[in-house]
Amino acid sequence: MKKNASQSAYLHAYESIRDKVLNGEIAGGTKLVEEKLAKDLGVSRTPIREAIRKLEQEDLIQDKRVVLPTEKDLREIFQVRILLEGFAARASATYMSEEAIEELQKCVDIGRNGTTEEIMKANKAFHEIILDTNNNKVMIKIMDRMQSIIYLFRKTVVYHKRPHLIDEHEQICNAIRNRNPEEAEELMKKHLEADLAFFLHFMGQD
Amino acid sequence: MKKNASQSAYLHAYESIRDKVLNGEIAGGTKLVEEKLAKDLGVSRTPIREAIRKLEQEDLIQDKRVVLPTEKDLREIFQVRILLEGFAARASATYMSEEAIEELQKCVDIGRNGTTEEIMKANKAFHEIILDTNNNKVMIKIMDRMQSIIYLFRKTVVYHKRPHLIDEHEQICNAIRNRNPEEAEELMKKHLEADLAFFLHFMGQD
DNA sequence: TCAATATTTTTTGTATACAATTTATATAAT
DNA sequence: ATTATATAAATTGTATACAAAAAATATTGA
Repeated sequence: MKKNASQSAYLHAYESIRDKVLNGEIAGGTKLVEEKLAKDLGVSRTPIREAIRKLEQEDLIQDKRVVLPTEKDLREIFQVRILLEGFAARASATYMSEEAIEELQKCVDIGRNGTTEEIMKANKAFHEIILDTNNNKVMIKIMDRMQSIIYLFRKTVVYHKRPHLIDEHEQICNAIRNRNPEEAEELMKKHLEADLAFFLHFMGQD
Repeated sequence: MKKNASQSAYLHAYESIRDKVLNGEIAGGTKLVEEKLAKDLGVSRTPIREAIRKLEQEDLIQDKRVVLPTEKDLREIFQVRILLEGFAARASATYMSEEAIEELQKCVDIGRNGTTEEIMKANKAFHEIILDTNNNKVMIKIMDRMQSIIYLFRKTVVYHKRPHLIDEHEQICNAIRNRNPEEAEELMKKHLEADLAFFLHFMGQD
């Protein structure tokens, strides 16, 4: 009866649906029908429902439809990101360990020499290291929930090779290494504002 | 078959369980057993499960147990609150309408003359008016999710009649009326820090 | 033709059954 | 008595059935 899958049907469904949304296999605006998804994944509706609820919490789905984030949505997410990550950058200048700073530097290096796939990962890690330094589970959870939508966004930015992105990371890294909280926060805010502006630029074109 | 309740079983279950947790009817640390809750509320396990999932998202439940927030949890929540509400207070000084400022003043007045129940509501409204002024759905949702735990906290503060609480609200209201963003933000941060300190004081005693 | 209403179909919400898992309890061996 | 192992009980995860609600389609009257 139970599939030989190593994980629960619910988790499998959650990840599967999320991935399909993130890589565009399920287009924005699509209505998700429980029975159809259940059939596709070879499970019953029960785990599908739970997966959908979770995705709704992450705002990737809104009443059974895959979201199509508007410009306003993005601005709102970034307003929050700027507050939280700006704060985290400031704290990092005071609290980050030398080892973590090395990790951060590695992310910058990969940003210069890695493959697109590697760069994606490194950019995510860069922001995560800074956030984790502040050691606030609530904050981490909030950022985690926004991650899916941010992922959609980050893909575009890296794919289109935004100018100065890695330079900005390096500047932030240096400000942290030099233990300059004000500068670290300011640079992080500028960095995120530039990210947002760049993305909105591409949104307008499609 | 269907109860004559005006709302869905799921919503009824959600609200019912949440309220029982908030008013202490279900003590912190209690393991929630689906079947028991289902029997109590006269529904099946299905809507109970959904309700529990939602409450888990709000951090009121963590793997089937009612949370017992630690001091660290509270500090973390307030670190976020201070960032978001501080920002909202600053924005309010610039954008809040005269009518909304009147509403804010009313909350202060009720804080001075109302019943405990009325004061609770007015204090909640005070913070909501400021947050709503910034008109950021993402922020509102984040605060909403923390609301349950904040409620547990606010009850204590009002019940014990924290000194200066309403004075601080009035100061914030005045800073907004005087269109002074810096001061509004600073006062809000101080206000929330005082709230936190007061609550931690009582936590230590029990 | 078009709007209004009825009818059918699809989809969701809820209850229930049962298997899988976890947790508690009892039994045996040292 | 204490640990190890077996057994039983409780609890959760999943599948399925069916009723309620929502959405789509057809039908009627102007």
